[in-house]
Amino acid sequence: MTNMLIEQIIKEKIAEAVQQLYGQEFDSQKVQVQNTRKDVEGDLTVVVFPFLRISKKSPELTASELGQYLQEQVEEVASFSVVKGFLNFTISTSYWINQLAEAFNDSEFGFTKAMDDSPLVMVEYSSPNTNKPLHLGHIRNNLLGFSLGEMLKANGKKVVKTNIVNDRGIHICKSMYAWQQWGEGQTPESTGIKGDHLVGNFYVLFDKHYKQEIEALISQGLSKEEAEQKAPSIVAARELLLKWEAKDPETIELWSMMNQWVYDGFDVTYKELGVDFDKIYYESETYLEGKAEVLRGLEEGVFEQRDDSSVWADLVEEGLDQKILLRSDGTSVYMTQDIGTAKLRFKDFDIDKMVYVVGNEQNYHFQVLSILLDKLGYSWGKGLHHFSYGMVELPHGKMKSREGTVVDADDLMAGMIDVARKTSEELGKLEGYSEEEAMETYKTIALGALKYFILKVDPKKNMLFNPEESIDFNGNTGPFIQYTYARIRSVLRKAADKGIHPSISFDASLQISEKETELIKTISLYPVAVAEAAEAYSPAVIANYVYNLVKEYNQFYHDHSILNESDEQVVNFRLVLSANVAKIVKSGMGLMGISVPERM
RNA sequence: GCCUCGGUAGCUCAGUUGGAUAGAGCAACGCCCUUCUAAGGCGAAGGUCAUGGGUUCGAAUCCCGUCCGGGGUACCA
Repeated sequence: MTNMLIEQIIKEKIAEAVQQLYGQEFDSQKVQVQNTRKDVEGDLTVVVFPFLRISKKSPELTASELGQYLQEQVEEVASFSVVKGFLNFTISTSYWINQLAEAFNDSEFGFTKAMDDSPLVMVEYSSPNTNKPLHLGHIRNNLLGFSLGEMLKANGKKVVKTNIVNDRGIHICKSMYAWQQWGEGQTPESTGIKGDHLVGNFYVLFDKHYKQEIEALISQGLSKEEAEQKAPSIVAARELLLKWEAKDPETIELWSMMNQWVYDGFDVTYKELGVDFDKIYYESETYLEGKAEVLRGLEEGVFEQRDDSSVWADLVEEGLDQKILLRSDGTSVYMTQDIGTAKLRFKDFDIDKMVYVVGNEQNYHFQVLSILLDKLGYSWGKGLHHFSYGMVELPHGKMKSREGTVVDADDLMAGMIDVARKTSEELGKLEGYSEEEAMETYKTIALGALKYFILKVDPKKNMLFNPEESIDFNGNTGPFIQYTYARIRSVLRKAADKGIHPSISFDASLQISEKETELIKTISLYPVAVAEAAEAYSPAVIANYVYNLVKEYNQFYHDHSILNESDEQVVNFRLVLSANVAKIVKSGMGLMGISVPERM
């Protein structure tokens, strides 16, 4: 990550120098420019090894000849040094000061605005089942999806955030059956239990009975497989699914009622998490479209039917296996509805790119989906993008709902807020705030800690979450970053009280410290980070960038006083520098869906 | 079995297209609040980058083998 402007100048001038000095063409884009190591003097470093073949001179001599040329030709180059064959350039202070002024004057610094003809990206994320509440795995999904949307917008894309709710299928039938059998008419109102949790309870209850039935059947001499198929509960749930697909009014009514409980619960969780959607699809509304597509494929000979009347796709030619698309009883599977959903989406929107934020356990599914849609004749089938992210693991392995090791989303957030409140009260930070204002701040900090903890990790990698240890508020954490923001805001308020408002009222010849230069360099890299993050589909790029910026700012803050400085130009420069850091922190955290507090 | 992803400090994670002496945080140890918020700053300590080969001026990074771990390969989603 290097500053593009000056990097580009250096690349071109180095290529020119090679041409001038050694008489050979060199592609300027292949010139390697990197940030100079912290312990070496300079800002940008050119690697000269690739030129040795051309110069036929030692690395040291080649470097100093090239350095000499640039110092003479490039105004921004103040000086250069050669260390072990690396050519280090020091860029003039005035260049950096001008960079700061530019960043300061741009309220949308680092962002590209979307135009009417900008490409439209649809981002699918969240995609819950309606048989149980959201858990930690969903949290990672939701945070990544939301953040991806924000990052794409920041890079000039039009974004439609979407959600596919898996509201039908055998899973919800299990909860429905359990409620019918053992529910005794319970509702969220009658029990005071959040709707999604209540339905989840019945799903667990189903599983308990199901397991008991299986054991009973096995003890009667049935094989495990037979028992799993013949247990009365699962038979009943399957019947419910058939009745549902046959639109049996009583079944539909029960289904609607229980799903509504779940939606009401999800809404609360989504709101707390701060995520939202522009368009929600329901599997119950798309699976028929999928079924129709599969049957069309069958007619056209793309798919085949077996003797038991189940429908399959043969993907052996693609190096894959057989894939079921319709069960022998005619009901549809996950894949069936995903085909229908994709088709409807491309009908509803003028999509340039479709992105699915779904865990890496489904890599195979999306590989197949893409091929199937292509086989069905959709030109966009091959272009679907699966944003595949890693699992959240607990110290003892994967989360398993049936083993009670699931970290519930609502509980987790509530717990974090509690920790934030206790910490804040201990430190006595929010004196003078009303209870309401304080609560807002606790939430900001708690959610900041949780979101940053998850988003700072490379999405592609599995990550570990230990529920025994609460998430830290010190070090490389969300609250550390928020704290820096709050400190800057505090300084800016104090400045305003004195009637000082940051403005570019210092000139480029101002003498500034190394740390200050360092900070401006980092500031000027924000647009690069924003672009890289979107390209890599990785909020972690933003997280790392912001953390680094804030760490540098804290060092500056520790070593330099701002308002107590006597030279007005210096006061102003430092205020501008600080305000800029605050602006970027707010913006960068915003890309991760994290808000920042005025005080903490 | 086959496919696929991963293995960096005690722990959690960074490490850009191959570049200089592999970096942070946590934990543990020392220091710094009469001065803009100490949820902060500074110092010291901590490494056979799983392992064996290869490619080259140069490898945590690229290639091959081995070991270990995750995920997938369902008429689950």
